[in-house]
Amino acid sequence: MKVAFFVQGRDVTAKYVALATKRLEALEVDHAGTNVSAPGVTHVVASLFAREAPVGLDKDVQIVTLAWLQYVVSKQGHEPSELTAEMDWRRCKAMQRNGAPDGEGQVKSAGADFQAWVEMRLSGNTSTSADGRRIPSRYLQRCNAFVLRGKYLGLADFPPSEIPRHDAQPSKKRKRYDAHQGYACFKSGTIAVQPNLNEHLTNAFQPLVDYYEIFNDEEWRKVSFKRVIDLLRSLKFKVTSADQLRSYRGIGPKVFAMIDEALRTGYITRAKEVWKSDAAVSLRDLQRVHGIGATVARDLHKRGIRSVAELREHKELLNSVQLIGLEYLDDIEQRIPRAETGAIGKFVEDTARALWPSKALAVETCGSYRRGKSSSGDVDVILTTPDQAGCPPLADLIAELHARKFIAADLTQPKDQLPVNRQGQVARKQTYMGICKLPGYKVHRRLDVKFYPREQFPFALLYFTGNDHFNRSMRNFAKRKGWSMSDEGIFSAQRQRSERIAKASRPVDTHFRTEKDVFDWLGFPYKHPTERNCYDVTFA
DNA sequence: GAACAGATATG
DNA sequence: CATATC
DNA sequence: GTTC
Ligand SMILES: O=c1ccn([C@H]2C[C@H](O)[C@@H](COP(=O)(O)OP(=O)(O)OP(=O)(O)O)O2)c(=O)[nH]1
Ligand SMILES: [Mg+2]
Repeated sequence: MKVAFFVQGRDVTAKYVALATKRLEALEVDHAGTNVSAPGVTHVVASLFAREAPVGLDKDVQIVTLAWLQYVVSKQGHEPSELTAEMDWRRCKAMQRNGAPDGEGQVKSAGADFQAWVEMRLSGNTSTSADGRRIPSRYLQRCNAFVLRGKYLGLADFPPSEIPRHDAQPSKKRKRYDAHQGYACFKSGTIAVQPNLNEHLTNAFQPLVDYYEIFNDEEWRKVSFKRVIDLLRSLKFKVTSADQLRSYRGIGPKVFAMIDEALRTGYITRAKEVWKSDAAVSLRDLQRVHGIGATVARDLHKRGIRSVAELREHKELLNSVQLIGLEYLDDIEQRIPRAETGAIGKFVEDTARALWPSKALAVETCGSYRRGKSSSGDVDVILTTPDQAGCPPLADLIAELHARKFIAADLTQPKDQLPVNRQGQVARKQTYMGICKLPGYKVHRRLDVKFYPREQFPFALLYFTGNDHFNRSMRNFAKRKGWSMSDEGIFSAQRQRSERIAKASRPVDTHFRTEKDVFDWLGFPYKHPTERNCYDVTFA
C-alpha cells in the first residue's frame, strides 16, 4: 500500500514528519512524504501517485493527517499527554463494561449504528467500516464530534453546569399527535410567504439556536430549538398561552417551560444567560468567517484571538478558504435581494449557454430563491444536460466566469477531472463554490454551482432546493422505509440496522424524470418549492 | 438510551 | 483523517 | 432537546 502524507500547515512540525517517516518505514510501506499547505493541496498530494482521478481517497492512496501522526506519537510513548481517538475509545469501552468512574456518561447498551461505530473505532478504523458495515455518514461525523471531542467525556471547555437550565418534569401522559404532524415534507401549506405571527417567541428562542450553533457537539440541542422556531413560524395563530402548544411534536417539557416564561416575561432567562459568556461571544464572532467552524474558532480563541478584528492581524493562522472568507466577510454577510439573486443565476446561465451552445442545457437557480424567498444568503445554481451524455467539465464554465470578471475568488479548486467517492467510484457530479459580483454591482456574493448527469437531476434539484429540514425529513422517511435517498437518487439500504427500520418494501426500478416522480414514488403529495420551507424532521 | 440525512471539498 | 459546508 |  502506498501512503501519501501531509501535515496541515497550521500545526506542522518537522518532528511529526520525521516520526511518520520512521513509522512508515517500519511498516515497510512505500511512501511519498510531502508537506504542502496551499490551495489544492489534496489535488497535489494525490497527483503524486499519477492517479486517473486526482482527488479522493481509495485503498491505494491514504491521506494521513496530523491526528494520525499524533496517534503514532502517543503510541510510541513520546507524548502521553496527547489524547488520541483510540485512547478515548478505550475509556468509552471501559465505561461500557464497568460504568463510568464518576457516574457520568454511562454506555449501557449500544444500538446498531452506535455499536458499529464503536467497533469501527476499536478496530483501528476511523472512517471506513471494519466488517462491511457502513456507518451513516452524518451519524459518523456527529459521533466523532460528540463522543471523541464533546462534553460526553468531560473534555469540553464549557461545562454545562455553569449555565442554569430549566427544570421541568416530563409529563407522564404519552402525547398523541394529529395526522397533520407527520413528516414535514408531507405537510401542505406555504410558509414562504406567510407572515410570522409569533415573532415575540421566535425572537426569544433565536439566541439559543445561535448559542448551540457555536459548538460541534451541541448539534441536536441546536436542531431541537430550531425546530421550535420553525414550528412557531409556521403557526397560523398568535400564541398567547403555552398550553396552546402542549400537544405539538417538538415541544417537550423544557421548551414548554421556556415558552411559558417568554409569554409571561418577554424573554427566556437561559437565552440571556448563555450569552453572558465572553468566550461564547468570541466564538460566535470568529465563526462569521466562511471556513471557520466550532473547532477552529475554539482553537483561535485558545491562542488569544477573540474577534474577527483581532483575526485580521493574524492571517498567517488561516488557510486559503478562510482567508477568502475573511477578505469578503462584510460583503458575504449581507442578504441578497431576490432580484439580484435572479440576475446572478441568469448571468451563470447565459455564460453556460454561450460556452456550450450545442448542449441545450437545463439551468435552475435553487436554494431559498427557488423556494420563493424575498432574499437569499447565497446563490445556488444547478446545471444538467438534457441528454444522457456526460457532463462537460464544470471547470470550463468557471474559467469562463473568471474571464468575464464575474468570479472574484474560488473557495474550491475547479478541477478538470471527476472526484472519486468513498466507495472508490468516480462520482458523476461536479461542484463549485466561490465568490462572485455582477458587473456594475458593489457587493460580492457567495455562489454555488453544481453540475449533475441528467438521470440524477430530479434528486439533485430536490436536494438543492431544500430547505435543509425538508431534505432531512424526506430522507428520514425514506430511511425508515428501508431506502437511502440522496442528491443522486434513491436506493435500497445496504443493510437493516434496527427493528424500527423496515426492509425496503419494493425495489427502486422506476425511471425518475421530475421532482414530482420522486414525490409520487414515495407516496407524498407534490409540494411546490414555496411549500418546502418547513421545520420538522420527525415521523408519523 | 438510540436516533435525529447524506454527501463533498479542503489541507 | 478532521473539519466545514451544502 | 425531543421522541419512541
Ligand atoms: O445541511 C444542508 C444544507 C443545505 N442543503 C441543501 C438544501 C438547501 O436549500 C440547499 C442550498 O443550501 P444553502 O445553504 O444555500 O441554503 P438555502 O436554503 O439556499 O438558504 P440561504 O438563503 O441561506 O442560501 O442545499 C442540505 O440538504 N443540507
Ligand atoms: Mg442558498
